[in-house]
Amino acid sequence: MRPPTVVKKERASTTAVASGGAAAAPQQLLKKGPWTAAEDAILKEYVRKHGEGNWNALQKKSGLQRCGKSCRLRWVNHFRPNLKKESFSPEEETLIIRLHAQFGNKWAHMAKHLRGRTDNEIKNYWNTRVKQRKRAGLPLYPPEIQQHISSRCHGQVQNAPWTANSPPTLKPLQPTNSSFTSAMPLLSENPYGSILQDPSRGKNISFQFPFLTSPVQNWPENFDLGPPPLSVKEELPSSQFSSNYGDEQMPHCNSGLLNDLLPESHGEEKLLSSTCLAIDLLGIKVIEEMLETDGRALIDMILTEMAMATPKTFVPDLYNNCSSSGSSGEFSNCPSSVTTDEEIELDMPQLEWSYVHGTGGF
DNA sequence: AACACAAGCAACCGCATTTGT
DNA sequence: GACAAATGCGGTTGCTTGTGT
Repeated sequence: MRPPTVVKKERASTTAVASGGAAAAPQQLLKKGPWTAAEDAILKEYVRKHGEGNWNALQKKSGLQRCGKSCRLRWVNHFRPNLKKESFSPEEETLIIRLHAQFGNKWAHMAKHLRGRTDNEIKNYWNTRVKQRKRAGLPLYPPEIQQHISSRCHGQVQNAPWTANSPPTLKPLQPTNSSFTSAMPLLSENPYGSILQDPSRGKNISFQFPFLTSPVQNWPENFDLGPPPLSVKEELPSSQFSSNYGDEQMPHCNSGLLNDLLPESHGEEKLLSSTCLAIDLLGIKVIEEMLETDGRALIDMILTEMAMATPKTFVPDLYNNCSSSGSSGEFSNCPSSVTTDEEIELDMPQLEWSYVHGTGGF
């Protein structure tokens, strides 16, 4: 196995081609291939002055002989604030596997759950992993995930391993009589699903841990294990998610995920459901570890889910407002939201404190 | 030392979606 | 609503580097 690359090298060869496609560039030669230090400097200076976006204008204004798409890609993958440069940690690798089992090849969506990571990085990691495991004759997913998904499919794909490009297709969400419970994500007949109690609101919310294949041990005190869930959920709709690190107002999220499932629910319910999804994706043990070591990352993940579940509501702004550490990153360039805490019924400082200190709040 | 191969990664391409006019 | 431009995404390619023979 090759050791992790410390210094990323650039490709050496370059080519120049005529600009094509729909880009509004003048008909002149645009450079392709690896970026030079001088080009990088121009790109960074332009973004520093004008912010992200309007990439085609960059070529016109700065004279950089690169198409807008190339500029955007270079920025996103190399210069965006708070990008991590080191190799994936074991925790990140585990999360990628879980996310892929859940969403398939939705690299951009997966990247939103891995702070400081790009979709390209995750894609490369996964493709490498696929090759490795194919060569070794190993299944794509660890046994516990493989077993879970097989059970979710009710035998549809039993003994029919899927490939990296074709995760198992599942039945659509079954409607229920309860608008509230039917709105919650990932509800199923999984025996390890449960009722999550929010003591501050006096409300119970059902959920499940789709990847748990054995009863949960060492529950946090504030998790109230209730009766089995009330409704059936088997698959979340796949959808394309809008990026939220641009310099413009966050567009209407086209997230089919929680948004589709939560058409009428209120902010607090979305918060709780987003938290459920975070738990669902990470597993309770990882959540516990994150509470002890990196509460900020956990909050990030939940807020990301909320942002995608809450159209026209810019959650990262709430995050920034309540953050004492002023954590930056891809949320930092986002504009202020017109939606207030009160409108979505959140008490973010209390919530954050609860997470960081592991005291619950739910 | 030379070569072949695999791993890692950057960047391109085509298409889909979103946004602006 | 129609169209064009801009942007975003996933698939793929091909280069560099490390390792084994």
